[in-house]
Amino acid sequence: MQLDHFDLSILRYLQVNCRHPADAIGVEIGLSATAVQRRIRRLREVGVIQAEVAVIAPDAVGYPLVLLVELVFAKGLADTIDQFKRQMLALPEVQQCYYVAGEYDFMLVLHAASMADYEAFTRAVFFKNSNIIKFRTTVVMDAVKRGLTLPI
Amino acid sequence: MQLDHFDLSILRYLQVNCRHPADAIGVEIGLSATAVQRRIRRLREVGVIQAEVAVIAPDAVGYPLVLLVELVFAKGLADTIDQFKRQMLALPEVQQCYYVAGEYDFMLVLHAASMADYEAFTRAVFFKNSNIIKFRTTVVMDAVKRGLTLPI
DNA sequence: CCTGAAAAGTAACCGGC
DNA sequence: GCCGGTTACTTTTCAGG
Repeated sequence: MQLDHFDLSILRYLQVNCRHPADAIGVEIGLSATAVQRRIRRLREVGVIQAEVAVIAPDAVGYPLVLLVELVFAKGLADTIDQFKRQMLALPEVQQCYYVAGEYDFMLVLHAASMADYEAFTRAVFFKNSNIIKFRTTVVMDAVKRGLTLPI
Repeated sequence: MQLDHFDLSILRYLQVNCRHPADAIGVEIGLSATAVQRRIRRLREVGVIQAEVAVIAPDAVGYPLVLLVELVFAKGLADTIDQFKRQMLALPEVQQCYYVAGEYDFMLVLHAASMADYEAFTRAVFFKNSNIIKFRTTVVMDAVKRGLTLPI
């Protein structure tokens, strides 16, 4: 799907605040409210807008710890990789999961209530998986920026 | 602020879909639509809900490349760290920025239109900063999971 | 693009714990 | 007095012309 500069302008508003009213966007970019709404609906249908979500403060709900994990897998096992991806998608502790090229194979961003909880997680997920050769955990001191905003 | 189980239930819905109607949430958790909305408003005011945003498909808007960057800073310069944090907040290419404890000092998740663009970015931001001793870039092959959903 | 209709969200008031 | 419920009102969104 081809996006024109109107679509991009609309997305620029919505990626910061998806409750920004369509008519307000309209006056700012020079389009009627209906036109803006039609475009938003199409962007949703086509999947350019993947979701509209509330960003929650992690400490407010008891998940103050942020951890970064680098994982190394045993090579030559395509199935295990796919299986692990599915597992990561299903686990709520895992906020983000990147399959990468380089020294390690996966990078995870995850939240935990406490170090003890995280340790239990590593036992249940990492140690149990014999295809994981090693993993390295890094503790986040300050989540300076935590968003999904693109430079459009 | 203390959250009861109603608040947590509401957040559970909104962190997946912030357009989920209040009355629909109401019937599912056993509360009137108004009560739900009042709670949502308070959650917004207090900052438990930090933002409500649209998640945009990066490739659809011309940012298919995801890069992870680990940065090492020269030690003993608190000011430079703060200054760098502010810079990261301002740069749209930087989706996420974590100040970490361990071998390196920062971990960044960033999006780029092309490798050439990313190279230009490293010149403008990393090489120009003399406090950065070294940095390591990892290319993401598959952004398996990319969200901000907490395990509440 | 404009209009009216439907739906969602907002605000003010009432009642019970 | 604090919350939840009901009602009336406003804003936003949706559908036909």
